[in-house]
Amino acid sequence: MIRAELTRKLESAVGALIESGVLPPAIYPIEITEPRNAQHGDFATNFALTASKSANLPPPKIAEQLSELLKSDTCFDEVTIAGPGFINLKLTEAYLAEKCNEIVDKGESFALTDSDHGLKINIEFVSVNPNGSIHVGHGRGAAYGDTLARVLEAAGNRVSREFYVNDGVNSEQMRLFALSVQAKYLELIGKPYVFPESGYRGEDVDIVAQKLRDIHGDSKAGAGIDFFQPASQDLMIESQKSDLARFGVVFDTWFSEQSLHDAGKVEDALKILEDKGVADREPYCDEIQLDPNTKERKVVRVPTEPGALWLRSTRFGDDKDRVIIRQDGRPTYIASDIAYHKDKFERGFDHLIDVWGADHHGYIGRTAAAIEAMGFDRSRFEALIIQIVRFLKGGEVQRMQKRTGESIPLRDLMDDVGVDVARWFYLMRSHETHMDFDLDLAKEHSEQNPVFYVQYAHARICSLLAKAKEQGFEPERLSETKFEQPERELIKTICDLRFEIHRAAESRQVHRLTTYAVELARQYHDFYEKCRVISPEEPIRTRARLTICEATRTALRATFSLLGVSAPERM
RNA sequence: GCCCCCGUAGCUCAGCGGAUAGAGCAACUGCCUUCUAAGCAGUGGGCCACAGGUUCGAGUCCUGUCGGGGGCGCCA
Repeated sequence: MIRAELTRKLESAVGALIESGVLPPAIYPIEITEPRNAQHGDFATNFALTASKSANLPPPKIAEQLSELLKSDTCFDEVTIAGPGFINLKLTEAYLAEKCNEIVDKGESFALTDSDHGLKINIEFVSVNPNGSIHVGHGRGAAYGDTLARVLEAAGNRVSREFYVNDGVNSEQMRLFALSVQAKYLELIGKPYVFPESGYRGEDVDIVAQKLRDIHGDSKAGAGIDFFQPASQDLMIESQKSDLARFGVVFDTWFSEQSLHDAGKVEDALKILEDKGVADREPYCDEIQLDPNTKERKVVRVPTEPGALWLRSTRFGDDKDRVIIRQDGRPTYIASDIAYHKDKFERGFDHLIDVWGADHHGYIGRTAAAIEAMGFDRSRFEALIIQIVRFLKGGEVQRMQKRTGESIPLRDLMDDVGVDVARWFYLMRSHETHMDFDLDLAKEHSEQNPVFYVQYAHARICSLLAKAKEQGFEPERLSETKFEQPERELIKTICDLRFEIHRAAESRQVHRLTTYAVELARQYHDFYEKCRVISPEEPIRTRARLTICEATRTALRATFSLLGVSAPERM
């Protein structure tokens, strides 16, 4: 909120300089930065340096003119020129006090932006096949997608969270899973069974089979795949839903892949592609190859077996053409994906975000190509890749293989370290970097997790405000106050939340908010040590500092709710 | 071979093209008769992988090299 106001003030000052002929008319980028050294002031701008070239004036000259204008603004205590042409800005106490009051008045919503002008965004994430539990490898995408959705909402967009269920009846994986469940079920009721070759091992199959027996007794002894496939799928989806809900992730839509086939939407989409001439059954595949000598990219035509329907995605920037319908007539996953994205656009979303695991990065090109081939603007589609998390147990990398049952369920992690620690851990690092998660260390040191550091600041404030109330002190509006440095820094950081949310939303880097939260907590702890809050002999100061505490608590709560972690009042 | 990600303190990692590169953990030294010590203050620890380039200015952008991780099916 402060930064936005400062930007406006600078813009109008620059406008005035252009008006008076000091600066030639041009588009000048305005940037507000924070000096590393607090002695330089509260904020700074490098405007004189960046504008120097296009204005054809030396930076100090511009800085001088601009600072003269800014000095007339009552919100600045000091405007100084430093170094090669930075303008350092120091805010008045009254201005900071007013900002702090605003936050206490508005409550947690102070950081939110109205959604009137935002986009309607669909964000699809997790989308784990219904043949196993959500495991710790999926946790990152779940935490990331959910928090990104919250952050985008806070930044003023309308966001719909979607889980795409790969429930196609032709899915080989689902068929094998169902056969495994069937075998396990027959074993449980003491009937002869054959466990499918390379079938699914692991507790998911056991649990599902057990549940089916609990529900149906042995009445399904003679049932076939037609029963076991949908039945085990439904149970698995319910289990995924409840694990995710416990993790704080609730979807608006669970979208069934099969529903696209049933409604004929896959056929429709393919017909459109054929009509547009971007899909055909000619027996060739175009590929882009790199000439080893000239380093030039060229299209190479490779003959193929006839019969398949090809998407000519190479024309839209993909590496090679892709099969949509196999020789045997069965559609590939690309077919339903095309229909699915078309359906999302037709549901009225301005922007589509797909959150995918790193193993899917190769699909960005073909999906974007397919979307463009369908006639949609590819810039409205965005695939975000979450890098791999490696889990270490006893110093060894844990494999996450559903079929062998080697994976660690997310619910086990929640049992071991709790939802707050788990979510925080996933969210504290950029989604595009690799992470190693040592499970032994996480259990041992879970009380040293940064999330506790931040939550502790919140609990401290709650306790302090309660104690003050007992003694008859409540926060009230700040008026003329002399701030000490820790108070100043704290208020500025609180006011930064709105800005941080927008930056996180625009860059999709939601981990910035965990960094922000740690910084806010650090400053509160610093303030707590240096500025005694409750002192009965100084009632005015006591109330003022309580107001700062209240504003801090507000900012912490707002941040916690974006990250999906709890705000404990006691620790 | 091609594609994606990473390389910053002993470890795990933050770091918006700006001023003296940070945090947590680990190590060491202090601080509870006053608001929660899950805290605070301090010490040690860095050729920001390397080499070029762009820029008034590069840990940050571009190119290349080296090293690490992952991915490249008419599987989903």
